[in-house]
Amino acid sequence: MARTLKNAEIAAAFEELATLYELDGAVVYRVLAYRNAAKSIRESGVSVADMAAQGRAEELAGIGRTIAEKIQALVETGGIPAAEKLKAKIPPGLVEITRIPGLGPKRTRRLHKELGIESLDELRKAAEEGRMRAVPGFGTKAEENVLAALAAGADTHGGAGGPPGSRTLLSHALALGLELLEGLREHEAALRVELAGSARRWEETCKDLDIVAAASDPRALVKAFTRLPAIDEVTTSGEAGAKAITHQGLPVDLRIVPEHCFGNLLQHFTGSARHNEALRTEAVKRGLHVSEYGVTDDSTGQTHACSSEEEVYDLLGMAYVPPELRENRGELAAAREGALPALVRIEDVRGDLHCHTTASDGRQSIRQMAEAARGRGYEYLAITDHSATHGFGNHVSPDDLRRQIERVAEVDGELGDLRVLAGSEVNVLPDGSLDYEDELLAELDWVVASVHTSFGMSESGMTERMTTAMEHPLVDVIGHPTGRLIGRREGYELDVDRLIEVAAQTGTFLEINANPNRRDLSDVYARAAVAAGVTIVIDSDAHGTETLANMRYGIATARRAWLTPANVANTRSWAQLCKLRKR
DNA sequence: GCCGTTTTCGGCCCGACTGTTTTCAGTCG
Repeated sequence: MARTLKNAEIAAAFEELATLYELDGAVVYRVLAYRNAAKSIRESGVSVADMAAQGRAEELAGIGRTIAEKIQALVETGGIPAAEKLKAKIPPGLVEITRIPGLGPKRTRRLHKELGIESLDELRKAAEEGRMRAVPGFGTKAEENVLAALAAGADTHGGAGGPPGSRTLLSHALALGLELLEGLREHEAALRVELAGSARRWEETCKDLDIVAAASDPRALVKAFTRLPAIDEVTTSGEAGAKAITHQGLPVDLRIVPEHCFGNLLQHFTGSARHNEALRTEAVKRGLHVSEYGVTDDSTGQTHACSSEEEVYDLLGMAYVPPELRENRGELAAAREGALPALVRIEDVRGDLHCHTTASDGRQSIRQMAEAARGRGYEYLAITDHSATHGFGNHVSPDDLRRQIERVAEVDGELGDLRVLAGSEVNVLPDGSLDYEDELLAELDWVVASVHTSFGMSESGMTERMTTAMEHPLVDVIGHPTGRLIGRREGYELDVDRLIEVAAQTGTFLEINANPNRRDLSDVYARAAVAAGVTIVIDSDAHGTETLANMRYGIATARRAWLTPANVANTRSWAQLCKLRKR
């Protein structure tokens, strides 16, 4: 075996298998079981391939004997026999056809059976020639929709909306969402307006924006919504809300309900779908039915409408679940048992330990960064410019760094109540050694070690490189440990389980880099790291005073990872934090 | 295919919308 399969790769194989079964006409619950398993695999904080090798895959939720065997086959042979058999039987074009809105597996199968359609091209021809309407369940409208979808699909390559299925980075979506909220809240008919969906759960990316509202005059609010400057095109609009697309191509869904059930609507549209599904399944067992309009009690037939989300969870016998936890990762059981963690908050952060100045590729001086940090109420700020090799802006030579240490001390003396720390973001060289001599590193208050070069190393090489860096006594924290850029670049080949294990052994902190493009470690890995006994540092990695505020994305990732203030080093005073580190 | 302090068999969330089939299946979120 050349390389251990990553969780994402195993998950993708089971997603594909689910779709193949679906097109083969399997019962929906079987398909659902494969999709659930894929999600469980993707979100596992430890290597599923390793678990399978140890015969422990069935410990994961949604994975029983059959799927565990298939995982084992995939890991050992590189393929799943059942999938190979189905692929031989089902034309690959059918999978693409199911991506057309309105054409699910059932209708795709019917087109295949009745007209022999096996590809998007054949589908287009059948629609153009008016042959689809001969199939029961299809009419002229279906033909129009197919042609419109195919035309739109051809247009979107590199277009405003991006290819179908593309997702927008949370920071962009949130900026837009807050602008829309502000516009709606200004309107006199607005009673309550909130952001819901994946943006409210602080996911890394969003497919669309969901806004929920209560209004004294719903029609007036809908009208105001469709006229907001950010809105380009209105798809549908009525008294219950509207669907629109912004100028950047991001779809927005506004839903309006009476104020007395606003809590039900907010809970419903905050999702996630999996959280709601599990919540409702559990409620049904207790004779309760949950929808966006209320909670219905079987025994009395009465529906309780809830003006707040707290009431919804209370009616179900649960503690309030913060939106960041609503992913069906164990939060329902914890809420029932009153065992939800007291999640870390932005107010808990007492210092930022990773930022840049004009000495390397930052935009502001030490003093400007320090004053901005003081303005945020921090007790300390570490200045961590890039090190000497492989330039990011100016190289910081060893002599430059000595002068930088002196300047930091000057600013520290002038700023009284803010402790300014001399640090560096030191490159980890391919052999795992660091970019400055130990003697110089020892003069620093704080050392972040990061990989910025030779991304293409093998998994074993990269893991060894990281391990060597963590074994260095002066390395406090590993910066952006996996190196991924959300939606743009996968992380490097790296055994993250091993990274976490060595971090725990050596007492090295692992960073949640709060840059919204990174959020690295991810929520899944950060949760696994803390479970293994690692302490996390949340850093902004700011390159200017304004991006110190990116801290909130790191906090969001930490909350999605179930982290409490105790799990995060920089919720402590500098003196307390120093007691935690290995040096 | 998974799962179980109401089940090892018989369940598996809820509602809106669409187009088309005069009563609803399929799709979507």
